[in-house]
Amino acid sequence: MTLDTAVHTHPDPIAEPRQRVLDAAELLFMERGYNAIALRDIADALGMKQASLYYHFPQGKEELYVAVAERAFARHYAGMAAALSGNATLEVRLNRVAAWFGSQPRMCLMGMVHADLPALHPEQTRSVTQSAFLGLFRPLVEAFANAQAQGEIGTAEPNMLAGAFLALLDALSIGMTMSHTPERMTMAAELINLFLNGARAGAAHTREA
Amino acid sequence: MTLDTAVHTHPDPIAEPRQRVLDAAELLFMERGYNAIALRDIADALGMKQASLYYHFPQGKEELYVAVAERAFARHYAGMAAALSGNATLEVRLNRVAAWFGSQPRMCLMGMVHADLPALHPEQTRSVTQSAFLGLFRPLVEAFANAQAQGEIGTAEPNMLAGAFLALLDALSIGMTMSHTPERMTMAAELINLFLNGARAGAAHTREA
DNA sequence: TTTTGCCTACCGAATAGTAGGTAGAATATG
DNA sequence: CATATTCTACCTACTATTCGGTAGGCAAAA
Repeated sequence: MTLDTAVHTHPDPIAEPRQRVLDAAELLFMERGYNAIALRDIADALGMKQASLYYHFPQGKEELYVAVAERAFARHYAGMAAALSGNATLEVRLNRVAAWFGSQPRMCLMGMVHADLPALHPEQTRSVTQSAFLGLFRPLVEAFANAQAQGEIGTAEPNMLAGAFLALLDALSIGMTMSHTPERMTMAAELINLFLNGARAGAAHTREA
Repeated sequence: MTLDTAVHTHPDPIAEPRQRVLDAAELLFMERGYNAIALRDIADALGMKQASLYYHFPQGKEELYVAVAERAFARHYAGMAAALSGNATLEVRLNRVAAWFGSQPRMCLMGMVHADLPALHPEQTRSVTQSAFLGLFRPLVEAFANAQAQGEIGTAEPNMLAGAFLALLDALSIGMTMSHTPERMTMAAELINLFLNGARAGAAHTREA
């Protein structure tokens, strides 16, 4: 049962080593942040020497980090588009987004923006910020704007809705690592329920506007 | 109008130097994270030499960071209690919490938990985590539990509500540094409105549960 | 005369980054 | 087919810098 039914563009049986480096670097960078990870940590995780990383990323640590971030956001660009597409209700599509996030390496977007991006050179900061905007923020903004146009949600600023939702996804990721009691998608569904219906939903005296 | 109505514990006309060190360290640590700040940066901000910091904090960087975090959370313990006290509606009290946060040095709780705490020794991690729990998390949990008991909000898990609200405060803080368009308290009020009433509030087809 | 609050001067470890070598696979050449 | 060459993907060994941390001195205040 040969599994080389793949296309002629070689499916990388050994996986392109550059991607292997990116994989290891992504795990570490996203887990502890840019400043907490030494190139040696990444090299160790790969079973190679720190200097060898400069073969794949001659510009060094910052280039590697930017490549990691940009690849991750490119993945999210596709994953978010898939999750948010279709005719399903916004609630269903937001749950798909949460599921997509759960399938990806943990990323703390707030921490990244707050601590990692300022450590890069300004142009790299702008580049990564732009990729994050395209991959994560804008898809949500457009989904919310569409949901508003179809009367599915109220008239709140879509940018704010997207930022709030991404913050809740961060909280979900952190909450899962700290208190490991609840199932992840259960927690996600409750957060999305909170996001859509608010904390007042089901309150005794309904002060609904 | 002398404002030294303060207690007999001297109001520190020159400010105890230890507090000055903590002030400078807090600004830097909270702005860029534990790993991004060198003791030299803090010393420079104070106009002193790096080695001199060891006079005030003989155990070094980690002790300084823990002292900074614990003092900040102690302040929040008082500030949150004040903001959440009284008979006002939950909405008013949550807005007071947001105002209180705005009056304090910017802190990215998500980034702190995600990147800074794991860099400390386990016991220090536990100690700071406990202070954060007492100063930020528990007051919110209790406020939400009370609001539930009085039928002001629905029956969602108070822990989740507190985590979600703290995440939204983080998002507010980060959103203000990135897009400086809106007024802070305006933004805060809209986020709290979202938190309480949900994105569906005011939607055309009300699918309220 | 002791304490406070800083200083200078140093140390070892770790860091990002550089220079140059090399085994083996792939590719071109006779 | 055999041989020469290039390319890939690392390696060892090194440098300069920065880091957290230590030791001891010193001036002014208490």
